[in-house]
Amino acid sequence: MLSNVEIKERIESFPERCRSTGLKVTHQRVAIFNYLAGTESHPSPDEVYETIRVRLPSISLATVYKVLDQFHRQGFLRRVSTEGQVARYDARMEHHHHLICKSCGIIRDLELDPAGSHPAMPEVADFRIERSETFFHGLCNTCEDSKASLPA
Amino acid sequence: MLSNVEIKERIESFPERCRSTGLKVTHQRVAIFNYLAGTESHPSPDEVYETIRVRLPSISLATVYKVLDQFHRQGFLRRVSTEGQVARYDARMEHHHHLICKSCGIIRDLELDPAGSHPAMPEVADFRIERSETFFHGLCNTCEDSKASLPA
DNA sequence: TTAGATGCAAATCTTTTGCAGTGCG
DNA sequence: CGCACTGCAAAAGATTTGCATCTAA
Repeated sequence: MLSNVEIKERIESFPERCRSTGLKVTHQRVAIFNYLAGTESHPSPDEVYETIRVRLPSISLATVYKVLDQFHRQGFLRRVSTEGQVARYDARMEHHHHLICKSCGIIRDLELDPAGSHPAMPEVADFRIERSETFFHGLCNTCEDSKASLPA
Repeated sequence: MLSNVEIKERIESFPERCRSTGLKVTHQRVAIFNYLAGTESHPSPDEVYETIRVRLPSISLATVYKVLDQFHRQGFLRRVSTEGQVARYDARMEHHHHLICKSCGIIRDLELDPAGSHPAMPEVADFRIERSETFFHGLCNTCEDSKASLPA
């Protein structure tokens, strides 16, 4: 789904994007951004922390929270809304949808043809719609298979 | 949007629904369900608690959490996913969408013509889609108006 | 009568904040 | 060098849990 070229582009343009928004390019920010740019796993702040910590052992969870929040406000990341109580981040900013497995909770990206046009934006009185996001809930194959082999 | 007849039906069938799923019909459960069946405001556990407390002063917040979770697992309520960290509940189980104001956070129900058919369920490899939910983000009229009168 | 439900208090989990010290530009 | 950033520790906010008591059936 994610091409190496796309990932490389995002990572290379990061310092410039920081400068143009007045953010300093710190080791912590680079590490966090690069990790998110290269993954499709929609990690939570804690997962980001545990991953980054391997290479940057002095990083703190508070910094991870602050950086993720800044990136989100700058439009570098999107926050994926879920029913659960932990935030999940996604560095793919292009319009796309999400598949959520009700059993294991994994979140997968979903591309739908005529790019970006699904669903159409409806006209609603008394509300100015700016964007939409659609979640498809169901069962991923892994969970469906393990269910089949573990009869109730 | 919500007709009195619909509300009345939901409230009247509640004891029977409880019995058929093995739940006891307690004052607390009745009060919580009736409140949610009659509102369109998608309240959080704390809002449910503060509202119910007026008539049932001895109820505890922990009970509200437990009851909401049971109702959700029984399919009496849906939990509305939001970016924030508090849960929001909705007793309307029919397929519909939500408008979320990025300024005040209000969640409005949205009905889209050919009932229930928007968006169409796509076919995806390795995933069995069971339902979809779409969130439309933007500005409600109230917030748009107050923005206009408070220039940056 | 009794299994299940409630209320309370304490625990847990997630996120935010204040502040002193650090490092990018 | 200066201001923004980080790390730590403590606080705040949301939710869950354990357990003694109560109550619907």
